[in-house]
Amino acid sequence: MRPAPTILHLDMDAFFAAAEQAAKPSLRGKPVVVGGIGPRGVVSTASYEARVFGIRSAMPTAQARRLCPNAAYLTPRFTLYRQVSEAVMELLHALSPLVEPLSLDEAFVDLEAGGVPPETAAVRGVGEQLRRDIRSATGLTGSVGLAGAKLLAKIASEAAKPDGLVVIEPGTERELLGPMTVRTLPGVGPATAETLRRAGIHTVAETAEAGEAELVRLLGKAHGAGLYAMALGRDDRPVVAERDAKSISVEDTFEVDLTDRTRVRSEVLRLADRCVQRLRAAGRSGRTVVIKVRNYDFSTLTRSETLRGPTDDPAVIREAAARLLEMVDTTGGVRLLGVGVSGLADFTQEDLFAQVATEREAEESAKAAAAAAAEPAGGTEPHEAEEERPRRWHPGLDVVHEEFGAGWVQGSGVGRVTVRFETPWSAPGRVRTFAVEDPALRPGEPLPLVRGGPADGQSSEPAILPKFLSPEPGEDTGSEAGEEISSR
DNA sequence: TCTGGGGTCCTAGGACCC
DNA sequence: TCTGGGGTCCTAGGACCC
Repeated sequence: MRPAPTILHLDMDAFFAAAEQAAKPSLRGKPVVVGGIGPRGVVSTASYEARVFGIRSAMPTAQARRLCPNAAYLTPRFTLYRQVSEAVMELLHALSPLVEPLSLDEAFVDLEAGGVPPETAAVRGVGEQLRRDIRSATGLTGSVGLAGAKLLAKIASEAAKPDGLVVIEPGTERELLGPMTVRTLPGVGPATAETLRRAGIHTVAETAEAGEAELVRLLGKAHGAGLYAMALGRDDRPVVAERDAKSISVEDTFEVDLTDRTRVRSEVLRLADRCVQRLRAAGRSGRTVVIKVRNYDFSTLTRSETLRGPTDDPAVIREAAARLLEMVDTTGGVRLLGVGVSGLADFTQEDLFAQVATEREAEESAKAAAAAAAEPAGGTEPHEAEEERPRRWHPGLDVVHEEFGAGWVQGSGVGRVTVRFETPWSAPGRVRTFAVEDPALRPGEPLPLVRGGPADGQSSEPAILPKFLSPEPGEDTGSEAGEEISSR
């Protein structure tokens, strides 16, 4: 615990949903839900307008639809979120060399390491300026917490939401934490909270009173001791600049459980290839291959195999994954499959011959996998067909129309797709409906939220600007965003 | 029409080695 | 002929976080 509140925690407000509202003027001030759109999707982020209806992160999207049928339900656009995140992280790095990102929208900053004077007035000024800079660079708001420890800085930013800043003065932390529910503490999820509840422990103060020995008995050594320290407000965890990833994995939940063993096998090979792509993109190789299988009843198991040395060879990783699958009974039906690699090492140049050989194999096996995948229900398709047009016009995705310019998919179904033509810097736009195979309609790129802002770096001006930037009087703009025209 | 996807860390048992 | 005590690696599972 530092004597001055020099640890800053930044948390962007309803990040994905806010980015969508900034990108889509017609959605500002309206309930927006970003997440999985399919029958098994869950909510990633709900806008504050949607939270009024009780919609929360991690809630099944189907349940959210029941709570608020008129919200806009959008598929995530990670390309955009990454762009915005980079712009924000850049602002943080200007404050200090010690920046620890926790996710795309959250980070700790050690202001002391950045040379900010260790006084409340100074750190508050830095925090407020940061919030202004974020708004002008990205068009979005973020909340800032400042305290003498990570635990408290995070609690402070939570208290500051939305669009605020809170400083916790060192010395006041125990008084502040005491009455809070134990769920406030990091590492206390549903299971730990239940264990503590059965022991009569509900608040942070009661956790501290229980004593370290009792907590260790209930929760185990590491968890118990860690929790005891947190409950006392003792938290000396340093801010550490981004570390290398320790594992890379990909997984898919299927809209309908897979029962055909051949299909299960081909999906595992596909996932292995995707995993290798990510591994190679990161310039890493890995030694332990793991597969994950979630059954029809949600029971989940993993099987892993450690190789003699690290590899990024697609053939080796596919073979390992296929071998591991042989150990698993999938006759009841498979809901999810995953492939991951851990024991990561920085890629080392292996002998050229082996590399060329494996690259050729990878290409061949990718083709074989595509061919093997039996007529998928919105699953894999041969690469050639994939290039031409997206499999589905998911709500929220960017499109460009030859005549009408840049817009986004509002809904689709029964052979039609509805597009709203507007951009982040236009007035709310109007809606048009096309046949899904209309050749004038193409997938588009995310547009920067702020014209000429830092996130605008790589993106050029859109080739075609929307022709209709505002609704004409009496025109119907009432069609709800994200609505499916079909009868789902 | 319940329950995503990408991660991290911890625990515990068995193998293996000294 | 009643059998120790570490340390490390591997595997599997579980809790938790965003």
